[in-house]
Amino acid sequence: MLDIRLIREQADFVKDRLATRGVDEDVAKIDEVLRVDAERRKAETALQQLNADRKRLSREIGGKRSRGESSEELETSVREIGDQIALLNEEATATEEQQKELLLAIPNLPHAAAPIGKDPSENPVVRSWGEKPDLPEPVLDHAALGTRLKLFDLERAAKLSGSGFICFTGAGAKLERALIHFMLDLHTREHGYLEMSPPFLVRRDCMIGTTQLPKFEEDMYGLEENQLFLAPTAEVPVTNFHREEILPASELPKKFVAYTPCFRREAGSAGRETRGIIRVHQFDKVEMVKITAPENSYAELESLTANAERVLQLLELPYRVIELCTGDLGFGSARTYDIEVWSPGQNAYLEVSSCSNFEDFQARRMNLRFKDTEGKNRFCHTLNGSGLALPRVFAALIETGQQPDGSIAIPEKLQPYFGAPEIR
RNA sequence: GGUGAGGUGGCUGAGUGGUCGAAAGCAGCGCUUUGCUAAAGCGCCGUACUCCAAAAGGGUACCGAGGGUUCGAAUCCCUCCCUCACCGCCA
Repeated sequence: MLDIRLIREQADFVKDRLATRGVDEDVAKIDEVLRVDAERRKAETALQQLNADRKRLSREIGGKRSRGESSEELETSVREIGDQIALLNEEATATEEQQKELLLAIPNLPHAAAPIGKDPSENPVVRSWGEKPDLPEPVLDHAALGTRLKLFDLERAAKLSGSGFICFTGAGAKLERALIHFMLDLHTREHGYLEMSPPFLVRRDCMIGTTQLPKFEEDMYGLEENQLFLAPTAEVPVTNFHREEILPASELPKKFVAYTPCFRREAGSAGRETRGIIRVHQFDKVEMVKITAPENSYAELESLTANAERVLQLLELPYRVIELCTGDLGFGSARTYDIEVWSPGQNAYLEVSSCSNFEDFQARRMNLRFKDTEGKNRFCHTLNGSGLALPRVFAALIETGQQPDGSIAIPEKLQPYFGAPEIR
């Protein structure tokens, strides 16, 4: 959520920044929110005046009564004021809600350093790591490998839950577990994150806090008449962990890591990347979340991204880091790096992590603040990044590890977790 | 699922219809005294919104949330949420 004061005081700046996202309707919302804001304040000011009158007169009534004097005239006029208040109160509440609704629908301002562009084709490559492997022909993709070695069973998973679900089996299930364990250990032991194991079902307010709602409700799985939602990412429960709190500055930055399954409807994605396990309705992910002071959030974004990259380096999987241009930036993000692993089977890079700084956009929605050294309450900055999303790492790993004899080599660092040097 | 108790400021805790944004204590900040510490005394010490060009200074709202009763609600009534205790059920 943007700061209404910033919009009021620097409307042109806000519009210019918003325009870099390339969505005219969003820019138009600024004028709308300004109009509603003026209305709201007008109603509120009038209401406050009436409340002040009522308060003063009511006290007078109290005084008269205790002295045994008649207060009937006063009571009549206060009753009239009460009627006016009821009327005006409705107006004030309505405009306030309207304003809130509008503010919740306006995306974050891209950071000044975010590259300007209209779609993913304009995302610059920031850096690359590793050499693409020279694999013996024919190169099999993960779906073929998985079927041949019985690592997962998509047909039978469909019997359970429909298309878009994975059932890992045997060595595949073990590999999945090994990867999760490996990632959690890396981030807790070497990168200083606190491990969390949060609920997978979260309340509506939390989904609003991290910007999944209200705009993207059709992509979410809801329960109990949509008062609870299956979290599409651990970002939701973990970032909201401290919602509505004022944290001591000395406790920042907070660094959390959590493994959770992630649930996504992927509405409108039918037919896209449907082969194998690249795009599914439920997948495992290890997620990192940071809550920081504003001054440090961009330095923390760099280290967060480096922490995610480290996973691929240790797994010896080539990858590249791209930065999202303004037109491709997520709704709440000011700046985002995507990490894409090389998939020999797809002959393409696959997104396995998205590391974003939301600045105070989420914090404002969840009222997450900290007390600075001067004792002032200020909004925190929040960040998150996958570290990493499992199925695509799984796919890249088995594709990259395929051997001429049909077996799959397990990266050295993962072997202690997997318990064997290869799958065959 | 059932029954009971309860949700007040950073914390503890008083307040059961009027001048209560809320006693008192603790913690915190400032000053005085002091060689330092301690102790003592005095003062300050919530948040949000809003008015004013701004500062100074006003105003309104907030005692879990939302509604209601009333001239007036932290206080009375209703609904919901949450916490705790016990019972039932259960991985």
